[in-house]
Amino acid sequence: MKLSTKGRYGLRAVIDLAMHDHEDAVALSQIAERQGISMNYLEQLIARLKKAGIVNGIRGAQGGYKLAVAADKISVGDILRALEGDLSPVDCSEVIATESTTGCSNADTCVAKYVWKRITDSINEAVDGIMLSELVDESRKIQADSNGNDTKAKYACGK
Amino acid sequence: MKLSTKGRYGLRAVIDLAMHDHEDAVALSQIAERQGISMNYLEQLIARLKKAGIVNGIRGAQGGYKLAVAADKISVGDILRALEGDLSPVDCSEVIATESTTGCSNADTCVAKYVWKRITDSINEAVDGIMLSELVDESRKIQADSNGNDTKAKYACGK
DNA sequence: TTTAATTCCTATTAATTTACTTGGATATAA
DNA sequence: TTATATCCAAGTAAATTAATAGGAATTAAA
Repeated sequence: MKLSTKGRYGLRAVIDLAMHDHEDAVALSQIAERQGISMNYLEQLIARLKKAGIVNGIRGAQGGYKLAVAADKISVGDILRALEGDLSPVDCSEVIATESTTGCSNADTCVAKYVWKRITDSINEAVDGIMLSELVDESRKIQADSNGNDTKAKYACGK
Repeated sequence: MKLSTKGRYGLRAVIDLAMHDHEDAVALSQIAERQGISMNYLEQLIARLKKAGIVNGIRGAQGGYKLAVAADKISVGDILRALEGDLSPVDCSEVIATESTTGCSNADTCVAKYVWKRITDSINEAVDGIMLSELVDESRKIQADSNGNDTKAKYACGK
C-alpha cells in the first residue's frame, strides 16, 4: 500500500517546477539536481505529467518545462493520478460490480468491495482537496522562515 | 498504490471467519475452499492476524480459528494494518520530520510530507470507521436478498 | 550554419517485492 | 494411535519497480 517513486519523486518535481515557474522554462536537469533524482528517470515521470496535460515541454536549447495551467487549477490528485494511475487500493474490476463478474455470488467478496470503495473515495477526496498553489505558498513560507530562524522551520515541518 | 493479496485475501478471510463464528472453530481449509485461496498461503496471512490479537488458533483435530474479540470491537483498520503493516502511502521516515533527518533543508520535500500525512490520516479514518460486525451484517443481508431475489442482490452490491 | 542544449522516445537491465510452494514439527480430539 | 489441525521456516518463481543507456529530433544562440 505504498506509492512508488513515481508518485513520490514526481510530486516533488512538480512542486519544484511550480516554485520556479516565473522563469522562462525550467530544464529537467535543474529539477533533477535540486531534487537529487536521476535525470533519465525524471524524464519518464515528466512524460506522464505531460500526457496528462499538467506540464508543457519546450524543446531545444533554453527549453524546458512549464506548468500547462495555473497552479491553483492543479490538484495533488491530478498529479498523483497522472503519475501512479488510479489511486484505488485494488484494481478497478474488484471495486465495480458488474453483472458479468461473479459479483454477488459470494457475499464476503461483495462487502469487501464496499470497503475498497470507501478507501478509494477517501483517498481521492484528500488529494483532490489540496491544490498545487497551496503547496507552493506553504513551501515559500517555510523557506522564508528557514532563512531567518532554523528552529521555526523545523517546527513548521512537523505539522 | 495497491493493497497486496495479503490485505485483499486476508480481509475476505476474516469476514468469512466472522460469518461462521457461531460454530466451534473454523478450519482454515474451509475458509480457503470457500474463498478460493491456497490454504498454505492463507496460513501465512492468518498468522499475522493471530499475532495482532484478532484471531485465536485452536490446535489439534477439530481445531481451527475463532475471533479473539467480538466483531464489533474489530475495525477494518485493525485487520488491514495487521495484514499490510501501516497504511501510509510512504515509509514512516518520509512522513515524520525529525531533527536528525534532512527534514526542512528542502522545502519541497517538506510540503510533500504534508501531503503524505493528509493521505495517511484520510485512509486510517476511513478504515477505522468500519467495524467487522457491520460487514457481517451487510453480508447476511446480501445473502438473504440473494436467496429470494437475484436482481436485488446485484443492486445492493453496486453501492 | 554549426554547435550546444534540450526534449523526446524506446529498449534493456538490475533490484526488489510479491505471491506463492514445500516440507516438515507439534498438538489434540476421537 | 491415528487423523486432523495449527504452527513454523525456507525456498522459489513471477511480477513489478527503479533505473540505465543510447540515440533521434528540435531549437536558441554563437
